[in-house]
Amino acid sequence: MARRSPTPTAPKISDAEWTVMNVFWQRGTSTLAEVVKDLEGRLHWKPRTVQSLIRRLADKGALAVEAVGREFRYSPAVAQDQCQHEESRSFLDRVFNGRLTPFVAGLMEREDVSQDDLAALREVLNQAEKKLKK
Amino acid sequence: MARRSPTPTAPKISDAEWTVMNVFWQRGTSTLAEVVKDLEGRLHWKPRTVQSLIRRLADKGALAVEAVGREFRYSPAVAQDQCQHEESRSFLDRVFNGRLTPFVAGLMEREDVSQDDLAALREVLNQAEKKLKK
DNA sequence: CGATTTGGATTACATGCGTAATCCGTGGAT
DNA sequence: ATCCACGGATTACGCATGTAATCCAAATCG
Repeated sequence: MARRSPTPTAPKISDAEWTVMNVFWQRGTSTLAEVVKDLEGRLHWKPRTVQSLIRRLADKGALAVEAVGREFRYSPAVAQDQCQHEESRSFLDRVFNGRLTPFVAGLMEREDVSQDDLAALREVLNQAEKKLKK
Repeated sequence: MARRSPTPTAPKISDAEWTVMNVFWQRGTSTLAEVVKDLEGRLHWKPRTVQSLIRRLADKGALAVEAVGREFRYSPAVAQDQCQHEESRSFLDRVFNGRLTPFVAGLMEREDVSQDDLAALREVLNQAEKKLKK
């Protein structure tokens, strides 16, 4: 598995911030209240906590801010794919010396995979192969 | 992909600490000097830095310490597999909502995979399937 | 023997992170 | 007109992290 030419790097997102960004990537542009509502139940977080995280994300450029009347609407300013990919790379490098196969093998060994998962993964590999041959 | 019964949890290892643990998992029991030597060239770290990290790892129970004469010899006290698996789980949950397939698909899409990698992955899937059927 | 190096122990110190609380102003409820 | 809730701005605060420096004693070099 070899790296491609480096894509412009997205801001580094912390664990808690990932939780928030996931909401934005799912919902798109949202207000604080909407995000709080989306998270409540799944999470114990106080609204102030969510606000702090949103602010930090805006500060580091992961969210765009647009004032609408009195409030702000926040939108994802970085692509989920890219953030996911950067995290993936950094994770694989750190934990598996950059290698994908041992990672997948480890999971397969310790977790229960369904037939469906296996089929989906095979399909992914087939696509990769097709791309490779072109 | 479903979780198994939870394995007793290993200490949480930070990014820099992973670098050190990887050395220990590769070399086995080692002294500070040996680890420093192993890392130098690849890394800018001063010996004191390495020592700090080793100490923190010993404190959190990831390394076992044995006094040999004047010095200490440190050995990994947690299994690499288990640490890798815990990191893997936490990573997948945080970034891919727990799902393996999109992770693999994303990598395939953005990085260049070799035929060999593809073959190795297929083999992993075949093994998983075999295990599943038993 | 004196000087230098080296490792352990202790301490440092800025930054990031998780998790808010406080202060303040305004729009909405009464 | 009044009071309250809610959002933004500012501040908090302890712990983890990355990255060492200092202090001290023993081993080593000359």
